Amino acid sequence: MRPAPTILHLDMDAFFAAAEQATKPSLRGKPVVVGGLGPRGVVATASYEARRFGVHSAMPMAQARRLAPNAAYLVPRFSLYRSVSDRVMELLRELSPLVEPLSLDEAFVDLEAGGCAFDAAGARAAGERLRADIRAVTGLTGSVGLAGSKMIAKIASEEAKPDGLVMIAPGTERELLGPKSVRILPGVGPATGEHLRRAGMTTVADLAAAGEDELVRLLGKAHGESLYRMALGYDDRPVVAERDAKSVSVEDTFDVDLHDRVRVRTEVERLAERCVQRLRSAGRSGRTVVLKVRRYDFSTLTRSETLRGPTDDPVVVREAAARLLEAVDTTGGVRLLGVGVSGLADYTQEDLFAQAAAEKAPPAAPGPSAEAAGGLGAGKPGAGGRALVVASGGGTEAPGADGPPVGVAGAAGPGREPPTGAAVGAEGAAGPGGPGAEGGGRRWAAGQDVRHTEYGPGWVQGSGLGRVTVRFEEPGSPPGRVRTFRADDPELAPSDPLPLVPGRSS
DNA sequence: TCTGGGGTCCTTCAACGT
DNA sequence: TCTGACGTTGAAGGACCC
Repeated sequence: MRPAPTILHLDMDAFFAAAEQATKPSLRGKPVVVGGLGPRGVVATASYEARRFGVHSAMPMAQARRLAPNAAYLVPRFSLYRSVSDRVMELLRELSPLVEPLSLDEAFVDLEAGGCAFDAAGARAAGERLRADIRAVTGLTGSVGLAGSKMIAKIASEEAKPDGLVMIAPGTERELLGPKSVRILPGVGPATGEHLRRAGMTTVADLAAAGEDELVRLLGKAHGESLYRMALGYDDRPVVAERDAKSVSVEDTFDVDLHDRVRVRTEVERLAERCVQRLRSAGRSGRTVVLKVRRYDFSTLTRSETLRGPTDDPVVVREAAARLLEAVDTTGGVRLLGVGVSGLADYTQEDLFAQAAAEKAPPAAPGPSAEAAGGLGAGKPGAGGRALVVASGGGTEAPGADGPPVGVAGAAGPGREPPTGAAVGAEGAAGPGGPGAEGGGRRWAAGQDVRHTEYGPGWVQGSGLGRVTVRFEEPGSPPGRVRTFRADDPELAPSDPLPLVPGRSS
């Protein structure tokens, strides 16, 4: 047993909602719900005021609105949360070089590696200092858990919420965990919880008493063994600073189910393009393309295809996704579509092919093979090969004539698309229904930052019927007043989020 | 009253190579 | 040459997490 707690877990309190309240003074002390506002949206975060009405994350928005009809409902602004998160992570790194972010609002810190946890008092002091710094720099509160392991530190920060600090002395883990529900252990969700309950185990002490063999029999080797160790309070998972992503994916849930097969296909192609954009802006490529389809009855299926080598070519990914779609029955309607790429690498197969081709062959002749220059190996067997990169399964033929690529820029070389510019305003505001497809008048999303040439900075409180209502206030100001404009008022424009604490731009 | 989006890891099964 | 054992890889699905 270690003498002093060496792991710190930080969890920001109701992070998205708190950030919204900090930037919108009129919402402080009021119920705020952040999440998808469409008919199928769910709650991402509810402020503590909203939680009192029973609203919690992952709840359908429609249900939240019934429980808390007077709450403010806002769309998430990830660029704002990311900038706040970056500041918080900086503070954590001042504590120790070993910081493991779990999400925008949560992280583990290995205090031992930072040399600031020689004893319990030192660890507590570091935790309290961190909380004060976070408040000073961001205006937000975070809760801190201190313990000898990640699992216990996380449980401690949960107990510290909101705005507190809890330290668990090493050696006392088992008595702390024993009476608690199995659901507090990481990896025990609804399904495993129910499984265990049917076997007569509801508390952590029940798991410890059952023994390792019984848990392995019930849940399988990996899960059973790890759960048994956790039940004894034993968790030696290290804090890992850098983790490479293993997959990249994008998905959209549609406001109404898609029935038209052609529409389904164009949506899959759009998702493939978006996925590749994300892949490229991360500087990665991938070898396995995955198509995800959620049907009208919420049943979900995935189909995947592994290529001969990693790619970041939109044409290759798009065509693979389209092939996978061919094998899926969509009658009855499609609720969600997703395209992902896994088996990530830092290079692409095309790079190698292009390099080899450049070394030994003159440039492609004009004419039909202009298409090849556009990206595909244009049916020349043996040439390039990246047009037909199917490694197994699928019985796929060379693309040949069926799908001339549309306006494809060469994947290799300098012509890469830059990452999409910093998103302004409310990301995610435009639903899958067709961003940019608005006919007349602009679309404004609730919560979106705007600026008026006369009244200055504000945020969209609501919109509809060709009107948009804006509240003019900013982080340091008192609650502001509301004005309504025509939705296409030329004096009103989307703007970037303002810094949370005045004078501290991030 | 329904159930987002972006991930990770594990399990099972089948195919394949040695 | 046939057969079994075994490891690896890929595909699909499920559970879980924030």
